Amino acid sequence: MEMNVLEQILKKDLKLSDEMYDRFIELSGKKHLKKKEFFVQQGKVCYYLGLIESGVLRSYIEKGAEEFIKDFYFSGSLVVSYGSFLSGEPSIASIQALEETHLITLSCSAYNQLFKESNEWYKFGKYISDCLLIKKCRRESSFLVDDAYERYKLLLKTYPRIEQYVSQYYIASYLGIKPESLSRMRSLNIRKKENSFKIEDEYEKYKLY
Amino acid sequence: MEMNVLEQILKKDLKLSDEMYDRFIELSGKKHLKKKEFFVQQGKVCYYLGLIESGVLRSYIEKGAEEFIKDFYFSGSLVVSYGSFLSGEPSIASIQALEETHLITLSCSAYNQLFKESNEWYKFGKYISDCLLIKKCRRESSFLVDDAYERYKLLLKTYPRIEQYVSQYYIASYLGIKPESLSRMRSLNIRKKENSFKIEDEYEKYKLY
DNA sequence: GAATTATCTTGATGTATGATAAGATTAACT
DNA sequence: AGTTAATCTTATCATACATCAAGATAATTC
Repeated sequence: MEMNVLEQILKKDLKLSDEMYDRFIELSGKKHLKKKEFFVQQGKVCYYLGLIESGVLRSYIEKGAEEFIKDFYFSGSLVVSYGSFLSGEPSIASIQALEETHLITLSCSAYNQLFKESNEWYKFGKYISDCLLIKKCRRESSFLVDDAYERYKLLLKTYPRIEQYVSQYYIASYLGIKPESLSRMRSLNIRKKENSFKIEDEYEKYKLY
Repeated sequence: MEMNVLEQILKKDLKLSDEMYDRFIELSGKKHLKKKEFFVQQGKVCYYLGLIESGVLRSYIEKGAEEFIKDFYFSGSLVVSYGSFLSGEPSIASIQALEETHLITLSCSAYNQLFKESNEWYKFGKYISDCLLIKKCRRESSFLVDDAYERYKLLLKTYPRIEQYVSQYYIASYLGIKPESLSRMRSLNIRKKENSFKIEDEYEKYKLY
């Protein structure tokens, strides 16, 4: 059975009915972003939840003259500035397409409309939040226990082809270091001791939406 | 109207009925932890969600000989090793009482039972996940854009009296540095430039459950 | 309350990453 | 294709934090 990303989530993962899926389709929209276009800009409200059909995005915080990359988003992932989407407050981050990107979108008013129509939609709300949370928990552990090089290896393991889409400048920023340091690390890495033993990952089975 | 933490969440924040609140009470339990007792241990499954009535806890990851503190939990907070609680897999972290602690607990079987009884309980599930997520997002930003001293100031701002309950050793670990470095930072801090300009915080209004 | 243990401070030195700058490689533009 | 612009590498030096070690202070235990 051929399923798109959305069917996969709503029907297979959440076991929502065909009727609910259809209702979602009615309320949802599509968005197309060209390279460097914004899904949301820092300081503005994030009115949409996005599900990536194709493309790549990054979220980042601008502070002074610097950009700090919070996350990358690939095909099949959820993308949203969640705090802003929920609260209607300005987003603390920008989300920008790094490649031509196609999204299924759900506005926050449509999102809230769903909750009014059936409490079963909270299942979807919880799912969104759970997916985002799992992603953040991984990142927290990584910042806490790993050094920059281990974070780099984890990133490559999570997104094996990321370096095809994302410049080293952005990857360094995501890791919390400067691009020159990443370059240095990579050139020295082959000799590096590989004695880091892996933390059991209770999140392993969660998708990285 | 006098409300306990649980009533506050279920009735006021989530607007669940008195009947649902009563049902929650039926299914929930209480737990008492003495200082240094564990809420959950790394490698074991986290079978309970906790809501702190009084006390202080920490969660941490043990890696090799080192401990890395993920979080602190105070009165009114939710406490759980969420990935393990959801999945039934071993927890990647331990959660330990730092003071005598009293909790309201909900087992994962009770939690799932609630979902079976009414989809409205997913509102609660989403709430839990949202609270945890907001906390993680703050921490992510802090690791990404702030240096250790700024993270320290943020921690003190978030939990003004934390130093009364938590040793510097633990605070340093939470910040991702060594206690000696924290000590040094504190002794030098008064001279420090206070030019860090604040990121607009879209999460400001969320509680830190 | 003395002894023991935990916690905190301070100093000397090492290491990883930052800052700056120059050159090399690759991609984008006209 | 040739020019411009973006990206990556490498080198030197600066800084933040780590490591190791010794003492000082405070908390716990007997």
